[in-house]
Order: sequence, then structure tokens, then C-alpha cells
Amino acid sequence: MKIATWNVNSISVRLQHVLQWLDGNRPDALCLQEIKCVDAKFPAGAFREIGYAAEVFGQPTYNGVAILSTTPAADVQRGFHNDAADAQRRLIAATIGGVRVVNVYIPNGSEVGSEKYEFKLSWLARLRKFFEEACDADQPLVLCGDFNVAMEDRDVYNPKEWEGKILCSEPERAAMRAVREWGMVDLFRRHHEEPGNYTWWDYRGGGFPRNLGLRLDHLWASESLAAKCTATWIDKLPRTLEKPSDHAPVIAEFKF
DNA sequence: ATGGTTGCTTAGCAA
Repeated sequence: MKIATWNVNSISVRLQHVLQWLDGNRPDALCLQEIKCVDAKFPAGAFREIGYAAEVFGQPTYNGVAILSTTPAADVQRGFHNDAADAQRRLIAATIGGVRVVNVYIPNGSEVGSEKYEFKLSWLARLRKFFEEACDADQPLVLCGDFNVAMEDRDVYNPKEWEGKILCSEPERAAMRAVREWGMVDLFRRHHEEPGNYTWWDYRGGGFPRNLGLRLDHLWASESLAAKCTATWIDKLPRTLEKPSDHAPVIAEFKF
């Protein structure tokens, strides 16, 4: 079984990249973030034609998440239970092939100390609560998506420059550790120790060709699922195409 | 150095 995550930065602009990538990689599930479209405009038909069902939680202009899968998704949850109707759409969860898949687009936070930063921290506190109330750490579960947090210095191309800045500040790292301590492990770090592995490169300043990136996109699994993980990798190929997303897909493979 | 680039929407915001 393969589960993948990819911040596509607009599904309408990236549709051909995603279709091509699914064709070549055939994951059992692909979690998408920043689809930037309403449910009615999500190109579900194009995915259906290549064998993928879609569960979508979109909104106009910003955010939006979806899960594509080769087998039907069960028990789909859209957003937090106590969300207002107009809340930002950043979480969708579903059970696929016996695995609880939680797909998140965690707020960026803009700047440390800003209103958006406070929103990010409170959103992360709610995410921890979501796991306590709605999930079972003893079951196979994966949390994946664009976390908008580089957890450690080895996930950052220039840790000194980024120290204390957004995506790297200690409070957001601590909030993410609190989520992880509910009962998950970082699958990528279980298989790769070395620095220099990134999933996001800024469009500006030639970030990608110089590998000036951050590792922001993650798959974290409960121990019962992590024990079955045989490999994880970042696929930089789509980032080399014309008009790419600024994020690369990340994949985890499991053998049951 | 508050720049640079992309997407949605059409000037300004968010990333």
C-alpha cells in the first residue's frame, strides 16, 4: 500500500501534473492540499477516468483539501467537529483500506507574533484535541499533509537564517511535537537521517535549482502502522516540470 | 535588503 501527500497550489492549474504523477506512481491514496477551488469545480471526473475516487473539502480562493483513493473512502470527516460553517477548510479524514488517513493543510502563520501566527498555534492545539477525541492511537493511522513547520534544523537549508522565524519557531515546533506525542512517528525520519531533504522550495530567487528548501510536508503514522512502513521518499520530479507547484509529493509504502 | 514569484481575482491578499 502506498499513501502520498502533495500540496498542489491550485488543482485546476496542476491537474495535468497530478494526473501524470498518479499514472506513474499509482498510490492507493493521495492527499491534496491547497486545491483552491470549491467542491463543484473539483475535477473529480478526470480522476475517476484513471481509477481514483475523490473526497473533497474545498472553499473559494484559498485552502481546500481532498483525498483521492483507488478504493472507496469510508467515515469521511470534513473539518473539526465544532467548526463554524465559514471556517477555513484545512482538514479532511477518511478510512481507506483499513487505515485512518488524516489530511491537513496547517496554517502558514505569516509572521511570528502576527494574528495569523496566533491562529496557527490555536489551530494546532485543536488538532491535538482532535486526535484525543476522535482517533485511536492503537489503530493504523496516518497524519499527512503540508504541516507548514520544519521540525528540526536538519529540515532547513540555512537554520541560522531561519532561527525563530515562521515555519521554524520554537512555539510552532513545540505545538507539532505535542501532536506527535499523542502517538505518531515521522515516517521519513525513520528511514532517512541525513539533512538536505526538502519538500518545498520558494518560487522566488531560484530556490529549487539551488536546493534552498524546507521539509514541510510530512507523513506521521501511529506505531502499529509505522511498523509496516518499508520506505518513504520525496519525489522531486514534478518540481522540475513547467509551472510546478512549489511543493513536491512525499510517499510512504507499507507492507501488511 | 520587506525584494523576489505564483495563484486567485482583477488590486490586493496569501503563500
